Amino acid sequence: MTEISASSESPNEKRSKTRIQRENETRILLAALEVFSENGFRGATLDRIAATAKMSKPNLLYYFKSKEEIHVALLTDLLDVWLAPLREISPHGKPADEIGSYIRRKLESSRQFPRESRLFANEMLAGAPHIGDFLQSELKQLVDEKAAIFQGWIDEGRLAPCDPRHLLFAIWSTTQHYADFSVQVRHVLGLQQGDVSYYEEAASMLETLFLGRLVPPVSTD
Amino acid sequence: MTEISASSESPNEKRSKTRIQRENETRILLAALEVFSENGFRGATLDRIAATAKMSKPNLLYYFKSKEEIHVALLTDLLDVWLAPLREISPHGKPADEIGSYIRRKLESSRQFPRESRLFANEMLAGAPHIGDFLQSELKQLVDEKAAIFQGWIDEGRLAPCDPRHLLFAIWSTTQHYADFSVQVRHVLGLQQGDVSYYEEAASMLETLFLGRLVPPVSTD
DNA sequence: TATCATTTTTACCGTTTGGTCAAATCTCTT
DNA sequence: AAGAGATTTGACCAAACGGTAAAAATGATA
Repeated sequence: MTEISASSESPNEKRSKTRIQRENETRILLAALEVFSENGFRGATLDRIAATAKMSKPNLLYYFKSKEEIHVALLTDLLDVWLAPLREISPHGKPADEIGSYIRRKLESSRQFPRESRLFANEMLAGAPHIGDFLQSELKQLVDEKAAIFQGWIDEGRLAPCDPRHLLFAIWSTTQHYADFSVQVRHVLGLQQGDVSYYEEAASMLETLFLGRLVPPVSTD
Repeated sequence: MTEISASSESPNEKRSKTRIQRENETRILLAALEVFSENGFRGATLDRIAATAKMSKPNLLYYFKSKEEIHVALLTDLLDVWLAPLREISPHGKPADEIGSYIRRKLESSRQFPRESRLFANEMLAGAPHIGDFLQSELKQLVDEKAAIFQGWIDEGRLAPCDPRHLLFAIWSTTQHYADFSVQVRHVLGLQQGDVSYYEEAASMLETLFLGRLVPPVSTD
């Protein structure tokens, strides 16, 4: 299984890209995102991607030389998007502000890029065959770094004692849920296909959960 | 796309099952769970399922007459498991107790049935083509019912004001995350392949999150 | 407008896929 | 031990799969 590393495009390793090249690569990547995010790597087919991109299969393979290369290109783009909100967490802000805005950024990311989120989720479910290295190195390193910030706050009594990394898991899961499980969310809420109005309720809920007190402080209740 | 309804088994619609029939159906379902949960419906192949079940493909198709029938059989079994913990929530307990034990049940379910959880997640990511009806009817109804209990607690001031259905989403996502994204969890925590020791930390985190106060009550901080 | 590189298409290849069929084998009952 | 029913297998099929080769069409440039 090929992992992500330095990637090179198909036509003409060096020379700068044509207008047509840029346009078509974008079209392909967009179509591939649609198909991969719904069916995963194995479940996706070049025929479907080509059809979605309104392009013949050989023509598609003129721009990307294999199914895997398209997938890798998508994941590579994705990983930056995925890390960006996390990088912004600063040790200098107030815990509630930093955590609150991180949650808002992640939730906004789910609303804006639901297919990217599902692409990532599919890769996880399949056992992360293409991005295992990324998880172990880049992501782990960044998580360790940010976890240390949280730990600092805990030591100062500004954050409840908890495992910082699991706090991040909780933020990731709750925010990504609205992209990955949007079908379920909509069905349970009785909403239509394209309706994403629940994102405001979600933001409110997550603020209450992570920053407020969900169950009132100790009482005789 | 075939939705789940009254399902009938392949050999002999009526007559009671042979020992061999029971054994082989179990083997097939177990193998199919393995394969479907990793690759989704479209990504799974009968050949892989047959190989995993150590059985020839035609033999497999003697027990289930199509790929879809196996998938439906798995999902049908799954939905009961999925609903069970939710049904147990009672209006008579204390909010913290009910929510706390629901979280523990869900987390335990993730630990015991990670593949079932991933099977469900795959179905969601694909747009729930097989269980759309279930989500809209059975699940929605049960959620509405339990949400009413939560709302009652909120009205009595025993639970922070929040949308009860989104509270359920938060519980589902955080608990299922440990099954669906276990690869990521392990990589970030630096654990080995089969290591599931993080479940205790997870339980502790989720208790703090849902029942405790994560960020200390209003302060000048 | 002639030229050359880029882009697209047509026709195809070998493999994998979901599934069928009839014959062979096994198991259980008598 | 024989017969009937249940189970298993090997040979096969059409369609879908990822991918290739070469010719045809198009675009940019001089």
